[in-house]
Amino acid sequence: MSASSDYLAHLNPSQRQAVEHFEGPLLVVAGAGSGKTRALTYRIAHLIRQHGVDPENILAVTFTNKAAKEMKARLETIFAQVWAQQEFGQRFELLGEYEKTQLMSKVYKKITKPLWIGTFHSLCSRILRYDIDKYRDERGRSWTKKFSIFDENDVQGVIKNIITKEMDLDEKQFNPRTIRYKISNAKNLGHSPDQFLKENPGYKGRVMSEIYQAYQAQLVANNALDFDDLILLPTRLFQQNESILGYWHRKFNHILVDEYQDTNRIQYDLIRLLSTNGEDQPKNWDWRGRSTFVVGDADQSIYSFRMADFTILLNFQEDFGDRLPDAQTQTMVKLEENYRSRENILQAANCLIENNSQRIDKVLKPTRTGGDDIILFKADDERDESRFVVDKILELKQVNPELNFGSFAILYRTNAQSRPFEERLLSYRIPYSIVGGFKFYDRQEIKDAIAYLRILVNPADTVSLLRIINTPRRGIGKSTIESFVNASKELDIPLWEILTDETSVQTLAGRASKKTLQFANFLQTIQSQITELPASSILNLVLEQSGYVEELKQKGTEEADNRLANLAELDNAIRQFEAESEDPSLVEFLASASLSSDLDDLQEDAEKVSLMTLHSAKGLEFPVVFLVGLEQGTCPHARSIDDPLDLEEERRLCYVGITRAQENLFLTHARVRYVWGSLETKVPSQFLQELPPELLSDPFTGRGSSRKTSNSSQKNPSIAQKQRQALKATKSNGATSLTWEVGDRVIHANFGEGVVTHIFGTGLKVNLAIKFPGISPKIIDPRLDSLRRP
DNA sequence: CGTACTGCTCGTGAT
DNA sequence: GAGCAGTACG
Repeated sequence: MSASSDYLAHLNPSQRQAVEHFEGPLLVVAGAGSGKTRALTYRIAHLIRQHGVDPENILAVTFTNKAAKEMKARLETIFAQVWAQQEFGQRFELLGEYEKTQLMSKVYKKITKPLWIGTFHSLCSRILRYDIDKYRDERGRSWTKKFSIFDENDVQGVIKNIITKEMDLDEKQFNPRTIRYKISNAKNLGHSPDQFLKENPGYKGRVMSEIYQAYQAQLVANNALDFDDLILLPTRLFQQNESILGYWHRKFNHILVDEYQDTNRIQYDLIRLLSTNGEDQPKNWDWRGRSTFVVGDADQSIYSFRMADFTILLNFQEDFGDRLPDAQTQTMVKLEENYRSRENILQAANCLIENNSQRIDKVLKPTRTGGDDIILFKADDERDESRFVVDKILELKQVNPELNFGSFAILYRTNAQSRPFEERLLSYRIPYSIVGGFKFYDRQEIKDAIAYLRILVNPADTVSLLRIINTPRRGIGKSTIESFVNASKELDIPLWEILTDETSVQTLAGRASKKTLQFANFLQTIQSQITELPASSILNLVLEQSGYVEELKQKGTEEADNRLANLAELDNAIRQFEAESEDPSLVEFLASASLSSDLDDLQEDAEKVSLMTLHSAKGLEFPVVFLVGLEQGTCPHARSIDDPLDLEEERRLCYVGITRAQENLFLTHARVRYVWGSLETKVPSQFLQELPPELLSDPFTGRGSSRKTSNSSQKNPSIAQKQRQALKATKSNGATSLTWEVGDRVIHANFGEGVVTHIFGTGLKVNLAIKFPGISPKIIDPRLDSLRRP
């Protein structure tokens, strides 16, 4: 039996179709828990084994670094097994230690190392390390390969500085946070400052586009990029340089994108350019030996705040596909069988998501029947809620020996909700790990150390230089720094060039000039060694010679000891990076540090209770899930409650939470909760009323607990009830008796006049994709949204 | 020049 | 509750 038919045997027919697809485009609509990661991994293995594709010609985009790491690990397992059979005629486990090591290093060298697997951000930063110097922005400016990646804090700082210092604007009228958000959105749509001005006319728009302009100038001056640029620049570069695009297009014959529903415009443009070589006419596309394979689920689209746009997924058939109806298409596969959750959990999930109007009709089909009731717990307050959850964890673990602490996840809408759970877990001495919130790389001492490293690699990085110029204190004070900064602005050269010029320093600094020159000298000395010494040695040189460690040691406080421990942790991280990475340079370490998230080192086998937001939980699964804080204003979040489309995204978020559970699901809400220090009375989440009451039971009586809520909601009908009423109304006025056709003109109460571009489903269950002028296409259920003919 | 204190504002999600 | 700007004081 060949090993390849062996792995194909583990797939259902749809998964198999996805895995065996070779050339051309394919959309895989993959519901939660339908085995899409398996399909993606096996597809890569199949391309290499069956079609002889060279791993270096495969590009796979994952949503997190963790997913990338896991996919690589799975591929290594597959190939280790296959080659063990081929070369030794045995299962891998039965080989001797030496053979195992030899084989694994061969698998790494031949398979996972040459593969390009990672997030959009990490893959793009890799492309930029090759080609960024060939890029020119709209004003002809350029970057070097040593560019820094500014994190959100750096960016906020720069923008705030521009608003308050450079442009002397009122911070209240021009909120740095809001403007940062608008600039990010503009970049994700591919808009330059000039285009931004066109989109935002009037006084405010003009000022904001000036801020955007100034911000770009700062990035260029610092030889730095923000997160959005990491994707925007390669896309622009490909648009402006045919031969560079040609190179990457020819390199990446097979492109795979996971979580396609959460891609945004620029990411789509990038994938399209790489797939089509910038050729607009589908008839000119040459798919021989090439494929573009995307996997996603519109019902799990939860990143619209990052400009993700799931209509990109809905449009795949139009953009790349054969545009045939579902039954005949060769360019779409649906994975609807769910292998993760018990039947009743799936029923609840299906029932909830049906309340959304913007979706492709898709029902998760259970493969695992039965299961315990879903428990709905009404807590008095957040402390009562945390007590219930933690008690339940202990109880379940005791009753069921198969469960360990790692089997449990507590999921919430916002990071701020974690505290009561942390406190209680701590007091019960239960191990837990918390994802999100305050990251390792956000700590002050880590950011200081990173700033030192960044200035060594990229001397133009003035933001980093300013961070550490007087940290630890070395007598270079505010006014001295100010005169340096003014001079560098005046001459339009990086601050670093002033500091390394003895005459300039002596002229500008007076008393502090000796200290300044010492500082500049010490950095220059280390800088001359960065190509010779390993990154970890550079870090240690910097920490010792800057006096940073010395200062902390002298303080001797508990806090200082903590910081020293964190710096030791950073040293570990660098050493580990050196051991694992194919390019262990300092530049690469800095890039990986910028792009890391703490989800990346969440281990499933760590026997720790997981705490995280619903966003972070995407793609994960747990035997037991607690979905907490299900109250109006918390989940759905207060900022989304008034906008119907935002509310649908909140519902998808809740859906993502429910579908994480394999065996048991607990839903909790509190009667009152402290919000920003004051007590607020909370109303149960409307999503609770959208779940079938017969599936929910009370943790103590075991009986349906939601009867009361659904009765009392008669006067104040839930959204579901309202929609049922709306459905009746449209039926009686005969709107659904109309049959829809592509090209029909319609009038929608909110969006105005539009044209039907697609029809999803048949019979009563029909959704329409409608293009309204000036906005992205909408998927609309004609039974729920009132549509008129013109 | 550096630090400690006060008072003010702000508050979703994250690569 | 935290982070930040402004201010008073050593």
